[in-house]
Amino acid sequence: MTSILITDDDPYIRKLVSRTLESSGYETYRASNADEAISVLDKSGIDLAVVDVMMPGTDGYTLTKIVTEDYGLPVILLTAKGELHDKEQGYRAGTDDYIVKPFEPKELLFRIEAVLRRYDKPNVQSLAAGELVIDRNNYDVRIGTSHLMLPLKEFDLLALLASTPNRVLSRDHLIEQVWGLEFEGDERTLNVHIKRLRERLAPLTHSVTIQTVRGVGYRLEVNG
Amino acid sequence: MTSILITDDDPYIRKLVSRTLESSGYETYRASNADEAISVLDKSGIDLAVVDVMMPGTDGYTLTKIVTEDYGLPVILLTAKGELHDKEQGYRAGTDDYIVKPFEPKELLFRIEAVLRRYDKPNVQSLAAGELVIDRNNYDVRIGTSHLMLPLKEFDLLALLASTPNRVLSRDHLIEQVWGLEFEGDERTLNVHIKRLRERLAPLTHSVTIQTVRGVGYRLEVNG
DNA sequence: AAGAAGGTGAACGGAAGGTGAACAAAAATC
DNA sequence: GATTTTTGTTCACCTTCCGTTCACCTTCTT
Repeated sequence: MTSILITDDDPYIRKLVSRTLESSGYETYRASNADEAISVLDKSGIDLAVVDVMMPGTDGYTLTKIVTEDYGLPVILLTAKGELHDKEQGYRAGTDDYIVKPFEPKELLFRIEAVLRRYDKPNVQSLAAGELVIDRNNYDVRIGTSHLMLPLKEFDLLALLASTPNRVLSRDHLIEQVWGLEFEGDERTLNVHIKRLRERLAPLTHSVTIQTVRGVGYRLEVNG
Repeated sequence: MTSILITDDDPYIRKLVSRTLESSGYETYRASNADEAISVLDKSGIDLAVVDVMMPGTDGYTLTKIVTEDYGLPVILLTAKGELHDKEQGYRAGTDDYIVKPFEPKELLFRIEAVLRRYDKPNVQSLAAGELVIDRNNYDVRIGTSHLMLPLKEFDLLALLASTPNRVLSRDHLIEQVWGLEFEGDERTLNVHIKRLRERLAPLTHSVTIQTVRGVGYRLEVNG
């Protein structure tokens, strides 16, 4: 299990990043400032740190220096909107990559993956649920020997459901994870995607099905 | 044992760097100019070169080009204090990293480690993906018995895709790796190069194709 | 039986990518 | 140094496909 430390004074960002990473199979730790970050680094087996530049107290550059030099860990820096100067400073401090806010959660995932690969930390983000094998890196689903290429939303949805097989996930939770907190569209949209997923899974397997739990949400059922 | 070549006309710097590296377990060679550097490169099994920009005679950029292109080795460039122009030139010459004088010895060590790690995989001079055999040193692509001469960008792109076959690379990642961080051009440029690559690959093989993953990026698919 | 929750098929709109051609820049050739 | 050729980028237009919505249907619950 790959562990990632998120250091940002903004609790909203902490939450957002943390959720994104966890739903992709990473273990996350959070810190709101450099001191907290260091105490987490001392205790836990962190593999990579995501660090915000602007923080009260010790700033992100300084923390980056500490993380890279004293702990030998890769760092991804979060910088405010398009300040070239910041980028330079960041790199000078030994950052492995940076990402400019506001950013797509997906983008962050890619960068993390790329950096980990560079560091030779094996990072196979694949998860299995019964016959299903879901490869998050490649957006690929395998059932037995056959591959399934799914549209993005359907893939995200399936991956989410498969991350906790045989367990109900509420409609709200699913929508929030796949569409984001700000989704204001028709809630029926979820139904349609579920329906399409069922259509795709049905011909390939009968041991993995999506069950409706009325008034609550959906559950990926795996029969052994 | 990893061997590092230090090229700088300033004997003080040579000594400083050399000591730092040796005390960290590297074997070091020294050269005071480009000609010396080349003769060392020819004789010894150097793994990485640290090169100063400002040198009498052949300058650091030119030497960097020689080292990367003819010897296929990573280079870390030493530049004088904060000249942005220098950095650009350095990167354009194929540097893997640069460091601004004056620098912390630790900083240099970290960069060297990072670069060497990074070179673990791509440094395999010829890299195979299915029928494809890509020779990074000669910019040559072989498919079965036939050779392919590709324009630089197309080659870079293909080599990058082939370095992780059957794995999706995001559009951003591809652009960043092939064009560099500062690329601000039309993102559609990538499409065109992908298209041209496909046109070239199609008549030669059917077992290696470039797949589009909508909303994400591209993947070099190898069918066995 | 009625209302609520979910299922379903079709259709629309738009985003993402594909493509051909024009243009610009760089390299090679003469 | 002028030319031709190759390479890289941009643009306009086209195609495909995905995500969403909507209207209507079915199932479940009480």
